[in-house]
Amino acid sequence: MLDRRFILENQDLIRSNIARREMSVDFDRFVALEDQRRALQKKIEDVRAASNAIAKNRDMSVDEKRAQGTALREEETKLNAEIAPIEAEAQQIYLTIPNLTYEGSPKGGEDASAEIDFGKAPKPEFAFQPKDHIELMENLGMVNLSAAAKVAGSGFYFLTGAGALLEMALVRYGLDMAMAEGFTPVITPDLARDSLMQGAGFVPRGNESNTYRIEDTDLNLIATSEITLVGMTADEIVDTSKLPIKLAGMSHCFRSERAHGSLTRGIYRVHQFTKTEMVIVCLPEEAEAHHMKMREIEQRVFDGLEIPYRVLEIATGDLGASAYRKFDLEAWMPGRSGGSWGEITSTSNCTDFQARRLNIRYRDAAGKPQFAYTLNGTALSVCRAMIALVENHQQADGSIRIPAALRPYMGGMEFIRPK
RNA sequence: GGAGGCGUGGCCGAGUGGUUUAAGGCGCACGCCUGGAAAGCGUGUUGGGGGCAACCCCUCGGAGGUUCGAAUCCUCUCGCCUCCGCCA
Repeated sequence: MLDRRFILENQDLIRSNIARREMSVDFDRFVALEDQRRALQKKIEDVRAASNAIAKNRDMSVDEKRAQGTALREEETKLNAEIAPIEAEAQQIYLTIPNLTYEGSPKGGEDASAEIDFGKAPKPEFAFQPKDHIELMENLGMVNLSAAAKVAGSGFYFLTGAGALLEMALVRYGLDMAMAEGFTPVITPDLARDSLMQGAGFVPRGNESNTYRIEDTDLNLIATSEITLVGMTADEIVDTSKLPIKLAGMSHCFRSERAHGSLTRGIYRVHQFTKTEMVIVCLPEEAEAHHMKMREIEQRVFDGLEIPYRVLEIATGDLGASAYRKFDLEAWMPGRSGGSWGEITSTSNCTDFQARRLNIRYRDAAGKPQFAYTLNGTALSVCRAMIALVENHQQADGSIRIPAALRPYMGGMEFIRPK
């Protein structure tokens, strides 16, 4: 979230920013509620001051104190009842006010995102009709979707044989890339509290929720380890000498959104997948450089896998509420009819928006606590990487070529072949 | 799962209803001292909100409650520790 005071002092900016992001927020209502809230708050504070003065007064008899104090307390109770609903409604709107937006981000919706770079690998040219990842992987005994449907329903999968090995290889390969840039590997809890889900910017309940909640608890299956990694420093004033904090979290990610349409077939949109996510907590002035660095790491990961991709600078209308600026990598997926781009990574600069919600601070040169900046980026998301890998490196005989950079992680294997 | 204990500022720690305006220490900042430093001495230092300011309000894990008045009493809740039970 943004600073309340900043919002009220920059109403035009906030309004145009909401418009730029193509969002609908009842901002006028928020401003009106805040005016009311602040007026009432002032009254409450005055009443408090009066009753504190009485309680501390040593010259007044207890009977006198009791008489005057009781009256003031009743007034305070009344005012509190008045302010509560105003506060609640204002808070609800407050949580929907999005982060500011990078000036250079293209304006518009999803289609307006700008292609700004491409990977080193060219799109593959096949002398045969390329297959999609489902057919390839099923033929090679790498995946079993029907058995998973029986066990857990649509949206789940078994990775088997070389498929299982490939997941582990990809995880370790991606992790090593992040570690080479100073990220600390982290195994995180796969569950997190409601409060943390909300703080990290994921709605744990309600119609828009894309997360799973554990019944009779305040726990949720995490949608990304970003949630738990930023949660590690929540409510802390981090020793400034410890910044930047650079973590690479490996976890299962759980998302309840339903797949639909041919583009989401197979293991493209699933309810559970494995992902290594980079998270950085840093000083404001360093955030931009870290963001560029994470994008570079993501590109290096996929260049190493010899997978063709494009880099998108995400348009304002397609930014999540927390993101100030965001880049996606989209891999070429030739198994889709005619081939098309599919999202494989995403890296966002959340500025201090997420840190304010989570109360992550550091001390500036003057010793004053300030909100840190947080950033996140996908090191490697297994299912998506796997789709891109098998579809781009498929051979005429249905085998899959393992790119050289991944072979050490696959026990030296050069091809995945049918048994 | 059962029994007991404990959560106080960046850190340690005193504090069982009213000068607590949260003692004391560490750390940190500034000053004195010094050729420079260390030590020593002095001053400042929880965090958040409001106000031009004086100053005011909130903040002792969290949420409620009792009271003229709560770190202190009550209820619920979260976390940590010890012992027992169960368990890969």
